[in-house]
Amino acid sequence: MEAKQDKNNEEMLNAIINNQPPEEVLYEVAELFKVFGDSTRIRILYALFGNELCVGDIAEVLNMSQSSVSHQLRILKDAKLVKFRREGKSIFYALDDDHVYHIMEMGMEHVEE
Amino acid sequence: MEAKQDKNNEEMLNAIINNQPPEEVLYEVAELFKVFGDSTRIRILYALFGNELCVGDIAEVLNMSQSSVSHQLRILKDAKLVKFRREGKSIFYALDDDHVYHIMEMGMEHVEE
DNA sequence: CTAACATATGAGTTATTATTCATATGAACG
DNA sequence: CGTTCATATGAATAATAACTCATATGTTAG
Repeated sequence: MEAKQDKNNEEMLNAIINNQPPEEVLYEVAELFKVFGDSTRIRILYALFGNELCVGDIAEVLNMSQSSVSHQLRILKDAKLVKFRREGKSIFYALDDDHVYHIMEMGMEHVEE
Repeated sequence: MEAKQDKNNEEMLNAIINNQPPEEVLYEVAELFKVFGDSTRIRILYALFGNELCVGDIAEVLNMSQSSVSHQLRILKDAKLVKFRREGKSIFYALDDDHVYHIMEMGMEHVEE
């Protein structure tokens, strides 16, 4: 009885293991959320929610140093969560696409319960 | 001209600052995503996607130690991403609600592009 | 009650990462 | 061109957080 039970459980576990998304995809998903998982970056993203802002303005909105904002923008840029364009001396940042908005909204919803 | 421009920009920045969600909400959103932003926890969540598993089984699926799985389950539990019930000596974990599914699906979608 | 099993937890170590400071790059304008 | 303004970046430090190991808690079976 026990043995049979164990065998079934073993089979079930194997089924689950085989149905998992590939290791590397899971890793990428974690990396994606990791980018959202920092309060400075979240503040930047919400500052850009519907707005296009240059680095200095973002720093002013967040009341943080230009340098740390710039460092975090690079991470957001690498993750393709923000896009940017140059206009003279300034560089304007904006949220990259609808996915970013959706993920932010979903996070907000989960928190506001 | 410059001065007027600056004034408008200042007003715009103030408008943005005032429209930001409260500091503490942003902090919580970041904390939420931080929980999703670790590959061990993401692997646990996907193992639980549609399944109810006990700790030992999760450890087997992930091929990790019982201890580290348990530590991460505590974090998932604190964040209300998983729920659990006891059955005899075992404790079975499952995803807590639809939000969790949605957030995971959204992350997956963003990655698979 | 005690042995055996499943899970949880605390302390310690190591790895990761955000911020600061100093400086580099790059564009505009006289 | 060279100066100024806006942004980016490298190195160093400081703060977080994951994993391991040992052990504690809690449940069931005998």
